[in-house]
Amino acid sequence: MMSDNGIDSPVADDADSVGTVGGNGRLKKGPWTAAEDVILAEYVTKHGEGNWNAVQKHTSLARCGKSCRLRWANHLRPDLKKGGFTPEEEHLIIELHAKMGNKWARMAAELPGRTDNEIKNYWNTRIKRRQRAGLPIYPPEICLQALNENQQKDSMSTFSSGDAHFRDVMPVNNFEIPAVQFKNLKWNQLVHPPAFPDIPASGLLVHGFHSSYPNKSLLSTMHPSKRLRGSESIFHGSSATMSNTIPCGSQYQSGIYVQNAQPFIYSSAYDHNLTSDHQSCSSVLAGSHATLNGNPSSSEPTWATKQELPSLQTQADNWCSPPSSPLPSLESADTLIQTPPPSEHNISSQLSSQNSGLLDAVLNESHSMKNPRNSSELLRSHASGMVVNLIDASSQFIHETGWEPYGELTSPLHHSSSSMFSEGTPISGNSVSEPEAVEAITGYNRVKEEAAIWRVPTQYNNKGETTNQFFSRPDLLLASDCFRPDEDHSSKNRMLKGRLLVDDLSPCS
DNA sequence: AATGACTTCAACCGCGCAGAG
DNA sequence: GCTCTGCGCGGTTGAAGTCAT
Repeated sequence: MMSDNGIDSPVADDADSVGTVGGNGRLKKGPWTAAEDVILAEYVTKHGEGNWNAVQKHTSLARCGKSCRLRWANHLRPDLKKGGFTPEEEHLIIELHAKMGNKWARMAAELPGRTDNEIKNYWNTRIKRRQRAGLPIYPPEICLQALNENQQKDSMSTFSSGDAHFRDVMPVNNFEIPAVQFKNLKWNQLVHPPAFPDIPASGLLVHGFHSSYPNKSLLSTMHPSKRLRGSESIFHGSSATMSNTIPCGSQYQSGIYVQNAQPFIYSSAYDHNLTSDHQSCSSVLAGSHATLNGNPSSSEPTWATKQELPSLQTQADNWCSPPSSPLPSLESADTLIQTPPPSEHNISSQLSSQNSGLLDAVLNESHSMKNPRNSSELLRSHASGMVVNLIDASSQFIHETGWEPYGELTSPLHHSSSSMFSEGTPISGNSVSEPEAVEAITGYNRVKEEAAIWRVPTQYNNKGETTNQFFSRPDLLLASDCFRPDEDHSSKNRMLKGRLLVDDLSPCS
């Protein structure tokens, strides 16, 4: 097997070496020079793609075949699209990732002119940022789509271990339907969500995705020589690690449920008069970050939201923006990642709640955070029942709370929030007209926090105590756990410069 | 202005698959 | 069936750029 290993040429080899080493000479590593690009481009133009190892043999290029292929594919190909991702592309990436997980090449096949590397970098950047911010990955549209679809297809679903089978038996012709299938979403994933970005969305959202295998579309766009990997290419899931399972909807629902609330988690912390125990927050959200990431971000403030756009992103219209999406960002989808397992009692309560039920569910989950001992048992007993309730409840909740469409984010920092990745800043219609609420959130860990428009919950007093309504908002509840005003965390609070806008919300009941 | 932390992204690396011999 | 070769994929790394202090 040809290998680059051992062909070690220090990156220190300067550009002068380019063109001086051909044939069996040492191979250069590191950044490509313009001269190398020319050589490679000429070669490919003349001989076509493929047989990359021959490049080094037949030209003066001191690069291995792999390097040549990569350079060509990622930078020199004439059909490459330069510049930031368009909102449409962003949207598509989200959809595709929800379906495919980290199948960058396949995703790239769906995005003409974009490379897998580009998409991967983009996604990872986004994930990292969102992790830091404690925000969900997937926007509501995708989740909703998935939910709706899944509800329609529930008859085909299996709640526990049927992933593989399900995947196998499903037709493969619905790739055109940009929806996520939550069929086999595991409850455990909700409780102990897989780490990002390691886990594919497939694990996070759509384990049951099986049918997204791009037939025509993929094959037509993918390089003929590209091969698709085995079953994992369709969906590598995490079902194997799951024991207690609950169907999909729950995660999403939780996401929905908290979605609007999610910002409040952070924003509560944010009240100017409040100080917050950020560490506490992290631990409260637990399972969340620590378990979730296993990366340094776990130590970062989960309330820290930012709206910074990826460097190359355009700031065109947010694809999440109205009217296409009446929902606040379901960035909060992963809010549930921060949701601990519900206790039995609580689940019972939530199931019987006159409210959305979902709200109470999360609320109770929050309450039970400190008393999780019956969680798993409870889950087993109520899992299936919850599904329907959660789904229905969330729909109702969404309806009742009357989500207002995102408005353009009038950030002083000048981020229009047009990007779909306006990181987790659900903007109520009202908030748009409240520029004072928009302050740059800066400082903590130097993480840029931009354009947060939040409001202070009316039921939240300066002591961090909460009223009933506050506790009816699990998000706020979490916040209350996280942020204790009686503690001085001014230094950490520096980053919290936004405002919590809770009063926009209708009561949950 | 200097410094350090953080972000981005091009490039590298290891692995695995498929085809050829 | 085995080995070798070529290639693609996904994860990781590190240099360069950016930003905050």
